[in-house]
Amino acid sequence: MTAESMSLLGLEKTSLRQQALAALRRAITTGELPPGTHLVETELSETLRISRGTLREAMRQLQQEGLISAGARGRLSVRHLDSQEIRNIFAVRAALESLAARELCALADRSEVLAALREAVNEMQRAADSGLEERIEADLEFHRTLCRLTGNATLLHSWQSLEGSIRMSIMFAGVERAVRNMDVQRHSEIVDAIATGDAGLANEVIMSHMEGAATVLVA
Amino acid sequence: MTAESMSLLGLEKTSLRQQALAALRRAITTGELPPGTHLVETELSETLRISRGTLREAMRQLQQEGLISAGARGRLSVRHLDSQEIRNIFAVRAALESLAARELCALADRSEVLAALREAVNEMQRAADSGLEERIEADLEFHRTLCRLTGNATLLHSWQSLEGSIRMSIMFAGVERAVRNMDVQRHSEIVDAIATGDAGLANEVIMSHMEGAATVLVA
DNA sequence: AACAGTTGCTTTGTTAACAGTTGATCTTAC
DNA sequence: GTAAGATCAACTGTTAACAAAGCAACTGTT
Repeated sequence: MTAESMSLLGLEKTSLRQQALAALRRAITTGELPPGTHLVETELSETLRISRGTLREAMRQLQQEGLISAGARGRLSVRHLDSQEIRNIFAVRAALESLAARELCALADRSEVLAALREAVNEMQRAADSGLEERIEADLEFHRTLCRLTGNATLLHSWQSLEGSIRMSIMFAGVERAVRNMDVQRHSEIVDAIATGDAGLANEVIMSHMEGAATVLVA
Repeated sequence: MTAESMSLLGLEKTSLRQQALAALRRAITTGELPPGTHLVETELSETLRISRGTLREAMRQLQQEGLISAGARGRLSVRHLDSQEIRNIFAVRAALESLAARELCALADRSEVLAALREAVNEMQRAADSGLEERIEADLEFHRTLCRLTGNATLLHSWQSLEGSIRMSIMFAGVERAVRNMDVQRHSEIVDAIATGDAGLANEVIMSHMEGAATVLVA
């Protein structure tokens, strides 16, 4: 059981820092805090009702995730993405996820992995009739699952470090356009490729999926 | 010119946070703070002569880099790497650097890139007669350069997030063993592969280089 | 009008102190 | 002897206040 899923009762005692982190991440990736916005510590800490010290810790983490960047004199502002940077992000993402696919292909027994992936695809199918928000979450969960199932903690961590940037890319390109990448059929093909156990094929499918996705976003 | 290289005069006014960050990173990657060490904020802040607030900011960053991990109740300790995790790290590293090599192959004019890479190799050659420390630095600088030359900021950032873990791997495996991976000839082959412009070849060379490196470390 | 000096405001860097929680040790009643 | 309870020490979470650095507007002088 992961740490996030054990909310089990109402007793999710998360620190103010974590709450602030989540709130800021959400505000940035939804565009509530548009790119370029200068994040003034005193203002922000007042808005969030936390002290500057606590806020600063959360901001360091966001900075490391690439959601905010430091300007002159330590000033932090919401990162601005251009088309080229989105392509860059998706190139790295493709490299990570194709590694994931190759590692999964190398497993002797892929039955559990395939079951989990198909379940993630089903979740996308269910979300297809829901709002855009849900579709995005289901899509990201699929790809996150791909990385998690490898058991490679470093790979998962690297992917998650990129997740914020991916969400910003979706935001930048426009949600309506982004959901065109969240076709159930195409994700099913990824699972099928892994099912064959052919690492070269799985690699190809992921790379082409990502290239297509990036093209749709920046087109 | 990068921000680090502009020390230009004696006026490198870096914040206490950055100094603490650098000091801790070094202490961990050199083994001065061995894996598993519990990092008590009050002790550490006293040792470094900085306040806990400032220290905590630096620790968040190290946490994100994967050098320290959180245990129960927010306790932070130096991350422990086992052989499997080293293999994992090098698998991700290989994925990133092979992306770098492929991107460099795709450039129309690779003359500047090749010049920079050959210079980095020369630096390794010069360091070969120096201490182990210098050889490690020259090796990492070569690989970092590989990523930097792509112009893909996200790629460089992801690689640098992994750099601490790579240094810990070297430390864990033993420096004497690690330097076996820093052969000038083998790095020259990487540059040669990129010079051909054959992305497939460059990919192969990097992957085999990294697989060999990981094998040497965990053997 | 151009310029140097000054003054005050904004914002980040840094610190010390307070609060709350966990775990260990000691005590005491059965 | 042992289990419930009290007390204490060791930490981390959080906050408010102080310090310093840049920046812009103003002012007086030439």
